[in-house]
Amino acid sequence: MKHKDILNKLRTSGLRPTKQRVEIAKFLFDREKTFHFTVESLNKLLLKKITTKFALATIYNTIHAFKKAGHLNKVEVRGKRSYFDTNITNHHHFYDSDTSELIDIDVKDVIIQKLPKAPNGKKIKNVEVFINLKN
Amino acid sequence: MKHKDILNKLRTSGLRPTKQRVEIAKFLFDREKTFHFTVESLNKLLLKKITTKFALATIYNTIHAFKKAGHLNKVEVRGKRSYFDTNITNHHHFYDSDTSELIDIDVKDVIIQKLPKAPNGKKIKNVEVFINLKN
DNA sequence: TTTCACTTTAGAATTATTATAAACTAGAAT
DNA sequence: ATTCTAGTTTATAATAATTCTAAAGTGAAA
Repeated sequence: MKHKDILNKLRTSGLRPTKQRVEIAKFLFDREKTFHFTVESLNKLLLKKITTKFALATIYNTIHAFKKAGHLNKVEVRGKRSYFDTNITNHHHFYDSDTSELIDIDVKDVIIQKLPKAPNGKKIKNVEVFINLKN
Repeated sequence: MKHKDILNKLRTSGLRPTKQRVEIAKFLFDREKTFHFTVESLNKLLLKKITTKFALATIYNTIHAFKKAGHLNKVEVRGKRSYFDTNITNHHHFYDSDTSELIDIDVKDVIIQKLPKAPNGKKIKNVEVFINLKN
């Protein structure tokens, strides 16, 4: 993803392309594979690049703005901190509690044959399958 | 569940039947249906009964002891606080984010036809299906 | 270039949970 | 029954993730 595309991505999302946002967007979206991170891990990774100064709150702000704009998925897992996922298609997860690692599962790899119907007045928004791993 | 049974349940779990534990155990397990709660909601409900004085820490301690003994399931949901579930059989959940309510789904009501295999060296511990609801 | 709404920032505030250390207590030993 | 002790409870402090706040900074429209 080129610099121009990043700027465009931000602008079309109604986000002013500030230095911080551009840096974070490049870091997150300029990659082949899907990327899972927590605010803490992202902060550490960004610190190594030092190109721009980031307050922790800015990372929170930016991540939430990206989330709101639909560029990130929030994945809440057992435990305290939230994970974010650059894969915004509908998908499922393996979770390895030993390493606290999330691994994407393509929707195609999970086929659900039977689901209960939603309680009265409610509809199903989405179905998340969470596969916990052990050794 | 009679008083004696509660005492027994505690003792066989290696938990000394203190006033607090007995009260909490009665409140949690002396009911027909499965019961979902957070530490906060449980605390509020117990406060209404005032029979015994409970420190918040005691509720945490007790709930964790019950969890450890296998009398409660911990269900971690999007958001901050953890839910506990008196249904300790394997099962799935509806989650209604409007009301922050969890609803049990029997394992029989979800049939999964296809699952990916676990990453190398890992095994599947369990599969949780989480159905998010909307109106 | 000026202006201003949107952003960033540092630090304080909040919230859920865990840790601590002193006071308490169930039940075994005397 | 009384004493003893390890397991518990308690109030409070500590921790950790996240959100809030208010002041300073900055894109970009005019």
